[in-house]
Amino acid sequence: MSVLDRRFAALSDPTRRAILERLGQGAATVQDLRDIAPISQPALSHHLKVLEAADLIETSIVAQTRPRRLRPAALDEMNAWLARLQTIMEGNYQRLDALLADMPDTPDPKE
Amino acid sequence: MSVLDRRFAALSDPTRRAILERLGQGAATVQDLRDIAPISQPALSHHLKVLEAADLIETSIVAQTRPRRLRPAALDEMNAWLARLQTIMEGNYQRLDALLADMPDTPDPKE
DNA sequence: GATGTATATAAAGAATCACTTATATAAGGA
DNA sequence: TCCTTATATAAGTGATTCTTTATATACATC
Repeated sequence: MSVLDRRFAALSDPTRRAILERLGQGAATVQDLRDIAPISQPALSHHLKVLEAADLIETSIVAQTRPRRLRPAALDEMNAWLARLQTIMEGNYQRLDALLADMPDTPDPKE
Repeated sequence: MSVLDRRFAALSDPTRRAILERLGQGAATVQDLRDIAPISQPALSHHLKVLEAADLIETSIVAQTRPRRLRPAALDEMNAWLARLQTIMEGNYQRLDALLADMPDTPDPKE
């Protein structure tokens, strides 16, 4: 599973997205994040592990706490992927519509 | 599971991303997509179903074929969410309240 | 109508996921 | 040292995902 796979998968969970938004306001410990969703502490720790495996957050150690913070650079790769797809798409969409309308057989604009 | 959940989940699979990239070049049928990955036809149809459930593609009917094409608006919405997250990550969360009004799709514990 | 083509659906199994409770580790303070 | 706090890990479970093969449906052509 690639990092890109893990990032998209990590973002597909609303609790994890909520965690990221909370971290946008500053580093937070597991205790700080307790009320973000009605789940147990181990479940929360698991979500943090998933986010870290996706390189979306990083962990520091302060006494017995483990403050997490965002890794802003992490989104660049995803943005790049979406932006590329969108660029390709915008150049083709209107044309595709017309093309599809009277296409009797195999598409494949090619040109 | 929200549409946003389904979109991120759909994008977490490399086969499905490859399908989207192929569709970026034009509408394509299941047959056209056969060689995108070494999987069976039903598996391919399943991936298309996932992409459609995520509102990332749409299907038309031409004889017994089902040409699929991208739904550009879906990508706009994804980009908007990522842009918001990136804004948060970069510490510029003055705009957060306004942006939240536009995209109320994050906190949704469970399911 | 019979046949071939395109696609969907069903059924089944392995792998992964998202939880839970219980317990372990690690640090701080009395 | 003993107790508390913070977090991680283990073990178990039910739900979901991804795949396969087999079959069904829809259409076109002959």
